[in-house]
Amino acid sequence: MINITLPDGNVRQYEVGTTAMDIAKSISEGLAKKVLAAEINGEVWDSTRPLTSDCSFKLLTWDDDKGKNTFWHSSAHIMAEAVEAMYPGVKFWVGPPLDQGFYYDMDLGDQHITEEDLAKIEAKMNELAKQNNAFERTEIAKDEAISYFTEKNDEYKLDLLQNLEDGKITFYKQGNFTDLCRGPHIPATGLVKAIKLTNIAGAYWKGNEKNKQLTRLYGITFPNAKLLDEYVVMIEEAKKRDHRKIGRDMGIFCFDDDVGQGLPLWMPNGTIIIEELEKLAKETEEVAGYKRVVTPHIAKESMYITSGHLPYYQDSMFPPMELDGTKYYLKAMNCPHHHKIFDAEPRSYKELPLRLAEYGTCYRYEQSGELFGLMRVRCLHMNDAHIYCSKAQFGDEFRAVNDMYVKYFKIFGIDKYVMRLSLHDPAKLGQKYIDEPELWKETEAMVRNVLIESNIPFIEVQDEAAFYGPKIDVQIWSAIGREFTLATNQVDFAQGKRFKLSYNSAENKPEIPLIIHRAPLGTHERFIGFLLEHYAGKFPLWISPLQVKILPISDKFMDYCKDILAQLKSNGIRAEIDDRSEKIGRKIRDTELAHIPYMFVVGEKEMNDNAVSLRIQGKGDQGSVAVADIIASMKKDIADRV
RNA sequence: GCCUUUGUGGCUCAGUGGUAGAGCACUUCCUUGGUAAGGAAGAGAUCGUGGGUUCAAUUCCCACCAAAGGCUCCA
Repeated sequence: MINITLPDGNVRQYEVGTTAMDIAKSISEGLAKKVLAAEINGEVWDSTRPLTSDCSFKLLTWDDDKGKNTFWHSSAHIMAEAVEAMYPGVKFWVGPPLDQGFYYDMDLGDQHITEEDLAKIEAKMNELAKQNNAFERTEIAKDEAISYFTEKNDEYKLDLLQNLEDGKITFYKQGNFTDLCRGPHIPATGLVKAIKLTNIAGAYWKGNEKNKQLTRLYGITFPNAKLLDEYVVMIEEAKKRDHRKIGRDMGIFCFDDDVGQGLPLWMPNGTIIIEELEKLAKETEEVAGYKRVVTPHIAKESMYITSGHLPYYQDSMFPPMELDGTKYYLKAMNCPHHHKIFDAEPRSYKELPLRLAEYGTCYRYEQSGELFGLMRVRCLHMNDAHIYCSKAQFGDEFRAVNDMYVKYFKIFGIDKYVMRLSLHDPAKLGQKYIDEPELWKETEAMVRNVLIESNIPFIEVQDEAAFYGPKIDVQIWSAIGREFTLATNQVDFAQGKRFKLSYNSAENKPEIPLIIHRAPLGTHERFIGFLLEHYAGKFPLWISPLQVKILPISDKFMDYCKDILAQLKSNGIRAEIDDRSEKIGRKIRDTELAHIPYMFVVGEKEMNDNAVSLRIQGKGDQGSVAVADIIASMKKDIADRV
């Protein structure tokens, strides 16, 4: 007998060789039907695998992430079985589960799968699922596995086998499909009731662009059809939030072939948002002791040799233009220009920390396939600043920058983000990173300490640092689930030295300043792209391109409306009159759909009372309000940015 | 950059080897109506660009341009 510890802490005795499924059945048949896998001593196992020693035990169903992962991983095997049946000779690489669904990478040789074929593969998968074939696990010796795949001429699985230890190799078989797989799997294919293959894509073998490109099929499956329907609705909702769609509908930005890829044109409504953001940044930075500067968009090659951008960053810069034998580059960053301002006059320790701020325009030659709406562009406006400080001042300065992030995020109600401490990879010193191993260690520790002392939750990631130092990135996700860095706070221990920057210390000795690069509002492009999705186009009053639409009941009240409009404008409120000869219901509908925060409905009653009937976006009719009162209340909300 | 897909009026989308259609938006007229779509008429597209095949191409082929999804999540 073996002792099995249940999740509630109870210990029960079972025969050696009992399976998780047996235990589930002993509890209830209904439960057993839902079991996808089991967690044995913290490890996910097939529910049909015999238990041979004392262990802790938990059943996994669709409600557990680990259960879902098992379900999707097994679904990848069903997809592979379908593809193998339809495309003989196909070779498979790996087929892992994702946060939402799964994929399988495969080499189809000369064969081709198009989107039209996906439905056929889905049909085949449904057929295989209905057969309710069991997933059978076999342990297999490495030699045997190698000869099996050598015979199949499958270089991909042989490659995987190279890194596996003998004695830990397992095959899984369902129906006619056998795969090298660690498992675990769901009991049988019949649990998969709803299948959707979502897309087909190329993916480099092992993620290396020098390798062969494999075909990757993505799909998602569910234990019932209703969940699939809900998933489809959710995807459609996410698409409605996509900043590319809302941005066009609201006249925020556009692209034009003659201007170029990744070069957004900011339309009047988008420009208002930009100006409100800059106003916020300038106010905040003024209070925080920043000084504003303005610098050119181009600079000579020599400056980028000094800065190190040319050796480390050239691929991301537009190629140079040559004038009278001198090369000029469009700036990809503002820092070198700011360093030159630091260096323009002798500096004393009394001037530090010196904080230079600019909403700088930068140009980056991103690969064409990486461009993505406003989130990834080639022309960007950065909420940039550089703080020159002593080592002693570094902690306070870095912390103050973090506080500024938090303040901004509160204004915008941003709560779904992850702070990421991005570290260098020692193996890439001298290539991707400046070759100063000691300084890397020292500054990484400094940044980590600031985060810990400030009690900010964060994750650490290797090989994501800037070439000149570690950084903290704020990671966010777009409506369709892509991850981006929204804001960044970077340490730079390298450029001070490279630019020979120095200040006179209290001991009257030259010292090299530490530099903090920071962009709490990121770039206009990415930040506004993010805000469009975050608010689904329904901007708060203060930043909304149009704040009030005045809706006359009929054009008899037009003069009164014009009077209100003039009052709003003289109070700095952005307003328009809907002067179309439409019914009020129509005007309201169109204004609601255009996401205008405030509507003033104006008829005879309002005109007589010197009032408006207030309607707030999404909240409906608010009743009659005196014009002077509503203007005062709006002005307060706009000033408070609520 | 690479793989797959797409490219028809401002937007969403039909359609065809014989030079195009709908809805919304737009313009004009009628309507002056009290909290999410009033009615009528009208204008608007050399079907992404360039080449090829053909008597004839928006439709078939090729190239280019642009867009979308993916190329990180290691059996």
